[in-house]
Amino acid sequence: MNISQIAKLAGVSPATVSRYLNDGYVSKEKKAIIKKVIDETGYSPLASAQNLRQRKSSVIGVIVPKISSESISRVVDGISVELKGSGYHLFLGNTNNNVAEELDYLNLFQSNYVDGVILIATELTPKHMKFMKHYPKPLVVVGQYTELVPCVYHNDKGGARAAVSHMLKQGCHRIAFLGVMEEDVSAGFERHNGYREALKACHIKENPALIYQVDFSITDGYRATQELINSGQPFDGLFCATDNIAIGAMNCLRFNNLDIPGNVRIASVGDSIVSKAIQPSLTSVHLYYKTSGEEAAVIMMDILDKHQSVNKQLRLGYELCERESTY
Amino acid sequence: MNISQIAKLAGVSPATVSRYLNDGYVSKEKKAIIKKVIDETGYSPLASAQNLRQRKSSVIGVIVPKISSESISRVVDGISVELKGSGYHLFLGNTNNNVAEELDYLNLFQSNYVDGVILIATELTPKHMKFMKHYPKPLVVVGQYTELVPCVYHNDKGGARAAVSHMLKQGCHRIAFLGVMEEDVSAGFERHNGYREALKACHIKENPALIYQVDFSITDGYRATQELINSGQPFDGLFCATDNIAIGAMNCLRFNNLDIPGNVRIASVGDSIVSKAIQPSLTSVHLYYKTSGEEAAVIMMDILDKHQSVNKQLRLGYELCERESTY
DNA sequence: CTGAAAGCGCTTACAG
DNA sequence: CTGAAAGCGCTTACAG
Repeated sequence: MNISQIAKLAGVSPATVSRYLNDGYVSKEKKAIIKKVIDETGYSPLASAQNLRQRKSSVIGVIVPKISSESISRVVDGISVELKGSGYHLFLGNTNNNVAEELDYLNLFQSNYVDGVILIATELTPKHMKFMKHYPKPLVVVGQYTELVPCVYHNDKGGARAAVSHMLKQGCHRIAFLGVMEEDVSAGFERHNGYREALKACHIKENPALIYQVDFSITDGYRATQELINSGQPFDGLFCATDNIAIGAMNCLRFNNLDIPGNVRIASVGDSIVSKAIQPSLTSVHLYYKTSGEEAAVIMMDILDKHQSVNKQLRLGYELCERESTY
Repeated sequence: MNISQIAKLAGVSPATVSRYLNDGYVSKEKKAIIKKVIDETGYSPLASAQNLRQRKSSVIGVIVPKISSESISRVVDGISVELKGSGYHLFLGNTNNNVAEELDYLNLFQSNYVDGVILIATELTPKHMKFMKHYPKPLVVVGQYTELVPCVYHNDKGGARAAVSHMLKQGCHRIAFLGVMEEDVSAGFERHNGYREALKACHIKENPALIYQVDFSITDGYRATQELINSGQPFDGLFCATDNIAIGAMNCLRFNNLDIPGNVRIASVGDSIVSKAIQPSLTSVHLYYKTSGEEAAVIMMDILDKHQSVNKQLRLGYELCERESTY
């Protein structure tokens, strides 16, 4: 069933059916008969033909490092809700934390399938920069700051600072930090920065012996905590870059018979489901992941539909969720 | 940059470039020169033109009730990994637990964008059946059993039975059940069935006063548990259809100063991150979500690439992960 | 092994 | 307000 057949059934030209489907510059009578035919046949125009002709697909490519991550899937949820409201669809590029695959998708989307790309970014390498500088389609970055294209990012530094300040206020004097790779500017560098700023505000110097770099896993949080304990360095607080790291740390503290928050206070970033569910509940910074997805989609829609291609950098706030682990 | 320009630069016809890109029925010399031109220009053929001509997109539509769910996002992860290996891409239809939107996507994909559809199903209504009966493209269902199209589903009954049998073996006599709507055959009906079968094997009759229906949320798990406690019905075990429900239940038990597992043993289904992280850790049934996604994609690839359209029903196993909450 | 030609199903100036 | 015609960028019989 194609547009010509519909046209024949309705006794009009394909052009008229097309107009009916699009701008609607059609007389009442013809409108009525075309509607009838379309309803009866269940005809819907073939997207690939429309795309070819109009050079537009109403599809947005979304590149994610790992879809089965709580924060990422929340961002995607936000994007999808907003896109749907605007009649757009979502093409998912899941890269399994593989930078090469991320670049592959950026490359693929450059000329295919989608009208614009939302990149949920972890690390922005020089290769990413190159793409961003001359990307032929609208590109919006989520989760990292960049001036090259519009972005929506989180106040990682502020959130971390708030969490650590809160721990200091609760009486911590020696707060260790379990961070992630600094190449991830948001989750690595900025959260470390916030930690440092909070210490500085209390005239405490960062002690390198209390700083550990871990990957994003529960097990590595456990490992690092055990190393910290083994090192003999005294500590009464533990700030973790992510909830998962904190979960591993808590398991390790427990295993070593260290009470939370009695012996060690602990806080982290993410406000995940687990952080509220574990015992003791975990003080954590909420970062509005879903909202960031929605905002990114809004910016994309603005660029696409209103040709408003202002290069805006949107920083979202944070909320410190104080729970039992720091009381 | 299109195929004609490439052809001109290479001094051949567009047909030859096309052949180079596809079957490759081209002489060594021309192959070399075409390769050179393509490498230099970075040309890649426009997907929408190919799709229109070949009536094929190499894209699979994946319909999900909620992408920001741990189990669902794991399934999608599995699908995406497998598809990528076969050169397919993923178009995501997120429906926010809205059956109408689910049907909308089934309808949209019928004639557009994708070569096949993987439906991560919750409830299969008569309208779903209608779609499945005459779907014009390959359709694979994940997470629910159906004979109408190929499906990959979980042994929900077996898993539930194993969990409840284990609780009985641990000494429970009065196990309450917090289930979800029975229209969700897998998570609702079958898990309830498994609970019933385990009781029956021990010659225990199901006591309606110990059966509650809740939604999938933590808060509703809490609510139902409080109702159960308020009812005065004695119980020494609590089997929950999902980990989230169990989390809510555990919080409520704790609030009522009931020890886990001392006063009440508790188990559920999902083996989520939380189930391992909470204190006490939660006995839960692992259901191989990621694998189910991979298997569904494999079936889809078989149908599409090998025209093996056997209507197979694949049931995956389960593993009972016994943890502190039942000891 | 190669090229000219037709056609996939649309949309959009253009002329009326 | 409407239709005939051209064309988006590919691929694929067909003829050579």
